[in-house]
Amino acid sequence: MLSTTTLACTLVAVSEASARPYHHGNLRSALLAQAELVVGEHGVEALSLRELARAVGVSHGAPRRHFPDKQALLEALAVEGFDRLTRELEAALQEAGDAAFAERVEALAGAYVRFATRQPALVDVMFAAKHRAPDATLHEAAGRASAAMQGLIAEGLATGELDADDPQAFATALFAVLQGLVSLSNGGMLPAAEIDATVADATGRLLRGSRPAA
Amino acid sequence: MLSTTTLACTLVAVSEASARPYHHGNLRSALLAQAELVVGEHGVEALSLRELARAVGVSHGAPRRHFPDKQALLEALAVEGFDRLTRELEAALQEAGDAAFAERVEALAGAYVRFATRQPALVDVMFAAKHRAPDATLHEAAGRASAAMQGLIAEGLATGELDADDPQAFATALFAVLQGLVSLSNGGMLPAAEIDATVADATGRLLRGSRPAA
DNA sequence: ACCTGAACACCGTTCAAGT
DNA sequence: ACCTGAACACCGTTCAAGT
Repeated sequence: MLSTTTLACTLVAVSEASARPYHHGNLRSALLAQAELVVGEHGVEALSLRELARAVGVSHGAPRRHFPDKQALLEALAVEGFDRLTRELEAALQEAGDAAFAERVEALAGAYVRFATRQPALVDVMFAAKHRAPDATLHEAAGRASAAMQGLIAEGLATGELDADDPQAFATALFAVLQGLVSLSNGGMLPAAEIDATVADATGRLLRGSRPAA
Repeated sequence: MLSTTTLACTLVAVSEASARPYHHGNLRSALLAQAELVVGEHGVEALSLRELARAVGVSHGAPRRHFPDKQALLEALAVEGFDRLTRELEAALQEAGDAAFAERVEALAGAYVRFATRQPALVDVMFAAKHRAPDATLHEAAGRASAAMQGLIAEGLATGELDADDPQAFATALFAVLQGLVSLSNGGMLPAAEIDATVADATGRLLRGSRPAA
């Protein structure tokens, strides 16, 4: 069938979805891509290594070369999630330009909540993975995502729109509301149509309650 | 305090660990008790119907008479969780007596966060179950728990300490911060020692940002 | 009414063996 | 270096059959 195996290999990485690309080729990224698809569509609990291997056209033992076990694959997925989140947060802040501090906070908040409500299962994987494994690359990926928020807090302090008493406390409270609203929305306790308005309202309360007393 | 039915159940639960109570006996509550134990100790993902049956001294097919499938057992567990939460919230409010509104809010907040951080896996089950099944008894149990919070909001409105503009929005924001702080804590992103102070700080910001403008 | 036990179709993980 | 395929010890669910 395949006489020019070497040529096939180089094409593999590009045309993952096509006919018979595997057996070797970039199995690792093919598995990750398929895993993200399954998780996004049916949730983490529906993910099966054997089905993944099948979908990608490889024997069930093959994934082991790239991911020692299921948990390792989930961690790799989590890293990808954090990287994508970081990009979306930074893009949102860039788009907000040099608007007022409150508007920039809301832009960041909206971007986070949009990301998390559109891919709830991925966010589950991201935080569940953080929970159990002290993986270095995962921790760094999460750190890059939170850096966007830390930077914004620094802005608020610089412009005096934030109480300088305990800036970290504001960051924590803000992230907590967002994460909580995501939980409510993904749990069906908050209508999807109301999420944007609710995010704006909640961050508003937090900002009002965090202004310097003077 | 204890109704007669509750008493009966407690007695069954006590003799569970002894010699040969099953084959008939209260298999349903024995399974639930054991499930709660396993979930609390090793998480939901470690729960196996077969192991549960084994632990309780019954064949693996037996649970089926009481719970059509695994999901049904988890829902029953969730109902128990909501009932217990309701009791703890009401107890906390009672203990706070007729203290100032802010203090009563903090008492409720503290009780919720304590419950959720002490039994993270149970809370997972509670909200995951709400997520997928439109089960009536589960929905009612969750409703009873949220009634405590709704009542408190009504108090704040009555005493004029809360902006009457949109009381539901305050309730949502409050519950969201709490749920978010629980996520952070359970995810290892917030040191357990700091949780109480952080809850007080965050609810404080929310209250300050929710007072009538006048 | 309640429980047993075989059966079915799945898992994740391991490991010799192939190329 | 990367992959296969048999093997092992588990699952959840179904269903005839027992008491």
